[in-house]
Amino acid sequence: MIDQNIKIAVDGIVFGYEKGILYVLAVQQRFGKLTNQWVLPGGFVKDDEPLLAAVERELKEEAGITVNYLEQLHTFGDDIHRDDRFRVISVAYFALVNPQNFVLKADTDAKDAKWFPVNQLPALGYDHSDMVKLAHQRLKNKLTYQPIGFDLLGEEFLFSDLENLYCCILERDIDRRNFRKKILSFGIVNETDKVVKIGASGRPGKLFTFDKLKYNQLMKENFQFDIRFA
Amino acid sequence: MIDQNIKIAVDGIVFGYEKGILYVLAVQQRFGKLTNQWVLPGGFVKDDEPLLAAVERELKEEAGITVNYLEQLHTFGDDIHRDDRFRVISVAYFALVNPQNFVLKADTDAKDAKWFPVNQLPALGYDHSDMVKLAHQRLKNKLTYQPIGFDLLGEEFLFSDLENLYCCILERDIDRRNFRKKILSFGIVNETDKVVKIGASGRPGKLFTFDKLKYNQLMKENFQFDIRFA
DNA sequence: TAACTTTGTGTTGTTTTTACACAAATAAGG
DNA sequence: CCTTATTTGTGTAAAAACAACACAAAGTTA
Repeated sequence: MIDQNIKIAVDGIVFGYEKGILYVLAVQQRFGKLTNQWVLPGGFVKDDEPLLAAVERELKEEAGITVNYLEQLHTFGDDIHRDDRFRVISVAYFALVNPQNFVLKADTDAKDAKWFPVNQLPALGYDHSDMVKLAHQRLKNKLTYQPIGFDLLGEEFLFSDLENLYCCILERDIDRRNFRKKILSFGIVNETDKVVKIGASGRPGKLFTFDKLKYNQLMKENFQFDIRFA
Repeated sequence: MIDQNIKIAVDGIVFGYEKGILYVLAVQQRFGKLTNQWVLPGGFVKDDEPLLAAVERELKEEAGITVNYLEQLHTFGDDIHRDDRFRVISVAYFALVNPQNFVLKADTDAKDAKWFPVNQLPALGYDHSDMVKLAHQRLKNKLTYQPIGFDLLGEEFLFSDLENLYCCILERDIDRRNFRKKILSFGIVNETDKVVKIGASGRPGKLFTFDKLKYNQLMKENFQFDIRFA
């Protein structure tokens, strides 16, 4: 058996979006040296546990959530002192969720769990702020070439919701007409016959849904989702 | 201290390109259960060694090479029996090299080191064939939005070399005129005044070099490299 | 009922992409 | 030496995609 003393952990960077603001989920540590410090949800991998299962478990245990989208982001293991107790390598996962689907519920190692606007995030413990930075970048990039924005919205949404989400995350203006034209041209959103008024005033809008089946089908036929605007 | 019995390794998927063929580097194991089996170069991470340093060391030790481009690819840790001796999680790295720069030199744990055409690769040990598949996909994708093709060529190259590299890796035809026009429009390759004839016959061509400095500069100014052709 | 807010929709000019062919430089063979 | 084969080097025109832009419809509030 190899003599090696490195521990392996997972951490999750979970993004949520609501009313024009992008949030990241953080938890407050209950135990240890960093008690009360805000960090990302995460923890050590069990001996017989796949990595993916480990993140899912930690997100459930520490914050009570199940995500819509989950993918591996990066493994942090170049700074051998990133955890000053002993050497820990962490596999960071990137996740998306619609915050309206859950009431945060801190548990186990977490004293509290909370959404922070990504632009007003306190300094996190360990190298977790770096993780958030990287994940944020990934989100921005991926939004343009994969329809992951829908995983941040509810089942049904107004076209303006989608548009605002893009504006907000990509931090730039988008031409409403061109945006709608392009999204509709892909044929991956369906118009429902529900009409709804959300804000205080203004003309009510139709609700739309994302057609995941259609998208998967198109993907097999060499379709390329792509949103890039001036 | 946490009770955890997982070992951590790194593996490298190294691509080389020469005369219209894309190669992957594999080594033949000298010891252990998989003796004589071909696998990717790699090995266990030392307790005080950054991940990146570990791959670089293994590539040097097992095959005698230093790569032009190296980035983290994916961490394989969902199949808890991917190594049947005990649980091993492996961080896979994606690397590019110009094979003409090196004579392969097996050493340490490797009995032999060899370039295999990516389309004629034998079944590799562990889950290394999956790693190659994923890396190959990454190469194809990345080629279109990052100028990493140059890391597979020598310092100086003919335009036709670059073009053939793209054709070969992306597995499709490219219009010579449009390709040249587009690459030149980026302003990241310089024409040298050297003229050279390589094959048996035909008009000699000018040699070009990749201007990395210019590229880095452009990147700061929001430049987007992008090659996508019909 | 006037003022305000939000949704919904088409056209035109500009830019980018695609498709495509022939002359120049060299090597090989008769 | 002359013809044939091979590879490099170059421009234009048609088609497609993108960018810019404004006003009417449906509702709310004062």
